[in-house]
Amino acid sequence: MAAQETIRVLVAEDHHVVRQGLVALLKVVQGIEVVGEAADGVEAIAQFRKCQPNVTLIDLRMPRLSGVEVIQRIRMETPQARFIVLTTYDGDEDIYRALQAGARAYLLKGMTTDDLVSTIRTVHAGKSHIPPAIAQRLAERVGTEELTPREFDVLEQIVHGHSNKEIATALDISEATVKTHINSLLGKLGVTDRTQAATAAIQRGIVPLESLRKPKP
Amino acid sequence: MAAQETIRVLVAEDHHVVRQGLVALLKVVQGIEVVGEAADGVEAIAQFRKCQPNVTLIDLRMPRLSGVEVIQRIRMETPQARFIVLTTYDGDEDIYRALQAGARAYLLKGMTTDDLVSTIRTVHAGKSHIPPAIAQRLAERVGTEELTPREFDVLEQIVHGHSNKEIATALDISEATVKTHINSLLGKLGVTDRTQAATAAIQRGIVPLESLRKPKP
DNA sequence: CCGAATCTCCACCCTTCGATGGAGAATTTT
DNA sequence: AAAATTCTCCATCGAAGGGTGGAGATTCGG
Repeated sequence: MAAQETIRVLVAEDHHVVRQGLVALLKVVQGIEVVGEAADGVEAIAQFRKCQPNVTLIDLRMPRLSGVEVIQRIRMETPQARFIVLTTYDGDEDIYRALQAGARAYLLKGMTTDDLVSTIRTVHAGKSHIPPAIAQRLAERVGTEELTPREFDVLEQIVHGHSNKEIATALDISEATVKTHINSLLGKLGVTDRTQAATAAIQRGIVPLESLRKPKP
Repeated sequence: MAAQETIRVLVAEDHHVVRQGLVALLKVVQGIEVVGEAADGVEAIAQFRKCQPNVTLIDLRMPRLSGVEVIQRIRMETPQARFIVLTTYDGDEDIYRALQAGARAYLLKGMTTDDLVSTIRTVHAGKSHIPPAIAQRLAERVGTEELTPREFDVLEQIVHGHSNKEIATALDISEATVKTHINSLLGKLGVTDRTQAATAAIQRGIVPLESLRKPKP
């Protein structure tokens, strides 16, 4: 494998430092060229159209449009587009949704340069590359039922520390109904009480940690 | 301010990509030179001794030795050392401990290049630089009591979703005692039930999210 | 159009949790 | 060494949470 074509890469990542790091790392690599950068989801789509990269490195959490949405939209017009998802924390939901949306690989930001480069090459070659630890977690997720919209509402309230009575008031339903939803979502999450539900929701990224900031002073 | 001496900077950060990004960003800045890099806490101390930087950029979460410990140790032998703390997520505890330990400034990884450069200059000039949002949170923290070791044990168990009975067994105390500790820590955290305690603990970084991975299959 | 599946809702019982009040041991202050 | 503070421990009681079973409403495929 001596003379092969250069892989065109687009870097979509809102953290300046990380984006610069990726660009700097890839600049010294033979056969890979960063042809575009984007700092949010909307920009990512625009840059994709303009640069026509072979592989797109994309952060899941970005302003304006999430990484998952970007992947979905781009794949509607360019189904063969290849994505490598970047994220700091490996929450279950993010992995699942991104891979569902068509991402071929998943990298944590703590990766090594070798990880990065070999993953780009692998994905460009049309193959997928899922780390064992993540593949396992993904497998565990199979068979896990989805939460209904209402159950999700209740879970969100639980994570925010509300009592059943408060939840009932907030959602304008009876307390008994709240309990039913809770019972149902406890089963689906595979936990036995509301505290476990709350930590599971945070850990899996079902309810974002940022939403916890005290909104009632 | 035309001709001023070059600021010598040490970058201590375990994420390769981020470290590379910082170095790349600073490389093009006049008057700032990266004189060393470190990928964990132990290395950070060694590099500090070797490079004698004016300012050290340091991540709080690092292998082997945490950023806070590194700051404490270095300041024992070099009290005038200046630190800028880096972190992805602005948890209360991290901020508090790092500033207690002697850090002069606090930067989120989503910062701009201007933020980075001006903060380095400010800190090198001997001043502190705390973002308003963080200063406010820090102020709120004043008057907040510390958790006792035992209360911390109980809180950790709560976050892991254990019932009072399970906690009693795990810590080898009576269930009634568990309740006392809970009552006490609820007050100190400013919350009203265990679920709020759990989310607060995670959000403030008192109990790390990583510790939630199922450890008993 | 009708059954099947699913979402949403509710009432009852029992367990667990949180509040309160208080006592002995350990640490620090004076 | 005595006093004061703080940590640790415990029992009882009302309130909140979770388990169970079932009913009306909605959506979907045959």
